[in-house]
Amino acid sequence: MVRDQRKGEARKERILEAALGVFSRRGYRDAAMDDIAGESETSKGGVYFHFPNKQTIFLALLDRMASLLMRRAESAIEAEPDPIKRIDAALLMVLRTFGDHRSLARLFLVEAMGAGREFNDKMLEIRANFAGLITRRLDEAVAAGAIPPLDTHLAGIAWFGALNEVVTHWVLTEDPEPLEHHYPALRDLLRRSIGVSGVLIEDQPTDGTNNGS
Amino acid sequence: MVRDQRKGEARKERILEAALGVFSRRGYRDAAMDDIAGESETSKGGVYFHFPNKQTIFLALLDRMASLLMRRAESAIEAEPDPIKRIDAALLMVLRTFGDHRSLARLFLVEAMGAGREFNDKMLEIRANFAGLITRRLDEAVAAGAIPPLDTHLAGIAWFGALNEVVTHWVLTEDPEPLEHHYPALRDLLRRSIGVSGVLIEDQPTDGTNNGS
DNA sequence: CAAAACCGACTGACGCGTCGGTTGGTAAGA
DNA sequence: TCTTACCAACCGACGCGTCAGTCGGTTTTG
Repeated sequence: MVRDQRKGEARKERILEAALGVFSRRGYRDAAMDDIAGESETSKGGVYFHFPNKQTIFLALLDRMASLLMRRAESAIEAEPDPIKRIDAALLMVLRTFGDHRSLARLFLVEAMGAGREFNDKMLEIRANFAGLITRRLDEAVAAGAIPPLDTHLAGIAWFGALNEVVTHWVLTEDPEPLEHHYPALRDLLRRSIGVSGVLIEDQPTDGTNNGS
Repeated sequence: MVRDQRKGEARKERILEAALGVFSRRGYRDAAMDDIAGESETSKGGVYFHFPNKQTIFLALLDRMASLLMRRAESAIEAEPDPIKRIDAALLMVLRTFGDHRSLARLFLVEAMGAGREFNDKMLEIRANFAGLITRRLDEAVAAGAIPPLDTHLAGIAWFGALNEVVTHWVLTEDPEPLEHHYPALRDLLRRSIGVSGVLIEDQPTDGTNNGS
């Protein structure tokens, strides 16, 4: 019983993993169900036993990835008390997550666009969630008096776009340079955009060690 | 003779216009050559007389749109002497151009992504061009001492992304609010991000009114 | 053994690109 | 002037490959 669930779930999981690979390699349209079946070491029938259609698989992947990212970002945020550092931490977290999962990033940022009208709603929802996450933190920072008031809604969208583009750029080139390397410059740029004075040198205490310099 | 050329070109033009409409409405993959033929009031054969295949039509549209945008932005830039205002002018120009051509924007920002691996090179080139345009102006401003030094390359990418996202957001919603309305907030955000002190109150001369604040 | 899970050959729809044929116009011959 | 030859531009039915999704049959499991 539990065993059954387990096995069923494991197979379903294999299919999802295979689908992630195929989708991010071939793109949504060019990914054939036969490819997914082959890569997950099942069969077309097996895939269709677990999922009603191709679209559902893609949507499931999007959902899962979005919530993974959101969760990670949120937990990075909660670990920091200072509103500005919270934002920095979330930024770094996202860069790291994408940096470790190029195919995930590709699926999410490249293939999901233009995959078809049917996905626009979901994409819109995901974008809204992320932009909203940023907007909320900015509002928080404004409320705390850490930054001057501004159009946080637009800023959320613009920030999301900026981050998006940096990652996309990294995905579309065979750029061997790790994504994380862009963190300091991007952080500074974003900080300035909301009126954080200068680059704030006072954040050594984060780790116990007393670094020089 | 000349007449013939004219007619041939006119037809080709009709096909391109129709293709723009169909692609932006249906997306690249779902756009059928029959649709384009129908909408341009020709026939499939007629279309294939002027273009070797579907891909070429799409690429031609992308190219044309990219150079239109670039030209407009550049000319807006040349009309302004001050390096900061140049950037503002280009931003406004781009917002206006997209604002007047939703389907163009859709084609450019939504459908062109994920249209297929074959288009990645072209998209990368276009992105690089735009980001490069921004980077160049930023370098200019840095050289002129109008802003402090910064990673202009990353800034170019991030700015492009921010702009991109704001427009995309506008494209994907049935948001009736004109795109141009976002100009002031976006301008201020971008200005601050590169360390332009405050919001620079000294540009009222544009319109006679003396804003309060 | 019954049900759940799985298999893979098959079907049906769809759309790109092709190709034989048509047309409207121009120019060469008579 | 009329007729014949020619040609670029145009037409649209169809060939053909490609998949998403189906279904009857088989294996696994409890």
